[in-house]
Amino acid sequence: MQLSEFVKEKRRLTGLTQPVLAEKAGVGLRFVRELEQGKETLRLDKVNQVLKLFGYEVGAIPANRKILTDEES
Amino acid sequence: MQLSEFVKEKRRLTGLTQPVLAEKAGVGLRFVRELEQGKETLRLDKVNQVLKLFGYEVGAIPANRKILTDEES
DNA sequence: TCATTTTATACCCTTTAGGGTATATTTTGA
DNA sequence: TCAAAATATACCCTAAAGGGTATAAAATGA
Repeated sequence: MQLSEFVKEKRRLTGLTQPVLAEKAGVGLRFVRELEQGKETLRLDKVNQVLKLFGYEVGAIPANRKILTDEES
Repeated sequence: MQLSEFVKEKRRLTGLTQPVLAEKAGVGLRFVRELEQGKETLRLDKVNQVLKLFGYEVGAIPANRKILTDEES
């Protein structure tokens, strides 16, 4: 799963809009949009600010591996 | 495990020097050093170029979760 | 259907990531 | 011990990340 899809899904599951997520994460609205659209040149720290809201963070995962569910983690 | 430690360990296990890793990954030497020193404002795509050499990529992992071994993945 | 909400696109602007390179420091092994 | 290799630090420079904002398009639901 792409980071972009992950964020989009988590955001929707929590019922947040992009502006609200941006505000809660302390990043710009522009950033949230680029993140959800799969831009690859994002800054790591900003991505982490967003993932942290969902209890996640950026890490190294084996290539082509699916994301972990909370139960598997 | 931090991304920085992960890269440093993988690099040493494969017997690469920083300059060689940088060259193989297609990033600058400066970048490899900042990555291994835990700089947080790195660009996602550059980190991915490095992780890809070891068969890994950047992904969302539950916070505080240890890295997966290849067997667990 | 149509107004409201949400998301996407486009622009300007400031800050800085990261490349290169030079120098200093540390590590390593002979 | 000490020369060679590896790593760390410091500098300049350019491209672009990302914030803000304005506008357009799309989605939602009453």
